[in-house]
Amino acid sequence: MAQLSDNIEKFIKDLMEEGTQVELRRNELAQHFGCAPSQINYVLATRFSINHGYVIESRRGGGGYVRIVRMCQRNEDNLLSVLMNQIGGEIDEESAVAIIKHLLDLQLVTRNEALIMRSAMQQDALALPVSAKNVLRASVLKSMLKQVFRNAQRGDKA
Amino acid sequence: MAQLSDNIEKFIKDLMEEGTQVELRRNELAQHFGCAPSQINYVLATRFSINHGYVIESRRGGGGYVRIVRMCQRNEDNLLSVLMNQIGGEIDEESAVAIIKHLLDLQLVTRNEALIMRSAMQQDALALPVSAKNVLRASVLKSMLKQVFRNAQRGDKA
DNA sequence: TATTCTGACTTTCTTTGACTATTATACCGG
DNA sequence: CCGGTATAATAGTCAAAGAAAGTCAGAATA
Repeated sequence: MAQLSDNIEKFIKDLMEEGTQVELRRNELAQHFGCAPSQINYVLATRFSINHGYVIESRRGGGGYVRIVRMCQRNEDNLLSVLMNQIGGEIDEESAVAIIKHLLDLQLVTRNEALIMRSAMQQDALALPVSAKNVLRASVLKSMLKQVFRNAQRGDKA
Repeated sequence: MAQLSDNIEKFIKDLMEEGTQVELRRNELAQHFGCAPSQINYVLATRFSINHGYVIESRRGGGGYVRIVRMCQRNEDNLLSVLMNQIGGEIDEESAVAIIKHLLDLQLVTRNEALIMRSAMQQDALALPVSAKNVLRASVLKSMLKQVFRNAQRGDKA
């Protein structure tokens, strides 16, 4: 249950706390969790990706480090167009969910709205090639985003 | 003749108790009952389907799980399964919008939520035959409905 | 005969280890 | 003292093994 990767993710997020970034030694962390160092890379890749809103900077060699930076929230003004660009013609489910979570963080949508949007992103039942699903998902997400930003402009509170 | 499936069903329902959901390991449960793991899937499919008012979420791989969530009936006895049947494999935009409006009338969704759902139903940009769009729409709508009827209280943590 | 149950096969997610790449530092010849 | 080179100390990559859960056709059973 409490998976190694999940624990490492939590550990890092705890380290971040209120700050916007954290720096660590990959090998030390691996040792702390008694795992292979590359496990750390796995966690970073699957939980701290760009789509999750993080950037990883690192350096090898003596005194090397891994720095995890939480991206600052983008200006809401052009957020819609930024997101539209980011989505493009297709998007995978994970990235879509990350975008929705971002909206939630920015309080542009309520928790329930985010959940509904997220559910619209899971098309697992559809018997289609993944690439086609990504195209469909992009279309649906963009449509919903336009709606959300219409609401946001009005400043509606449901 | 207390059938194995019946026992498993009862076991799961006991686990749920008053709660709205329960999480378990498929293999552990199978072992507990000394049966094939796929037996669990059979029980889930035949006793915990959407029409029974449940949704199943799961994850594979290390640390995998199966989560069984009981839906909210909200006095509208079996509205969800009625709607699911009504939607079937495809649905046109007009009917979808009608269903969403119905949910709004019943105050099962807020106005904003309804707007978002409706926007997810308009796939005009998509260069696809109408029939294909209807299939896609059905899939997205059903997915959102499941979310709406989930028992999670408003403002709940996932 | 319809329902239940199983097993082989598939898919997804995690973890590891061997190999590679980069950087800092120590060491050397000039 | 300077510049280059070897060495050590890091981190990165990738493929393969491991650890779950899913699917489905067919056997077993009520």
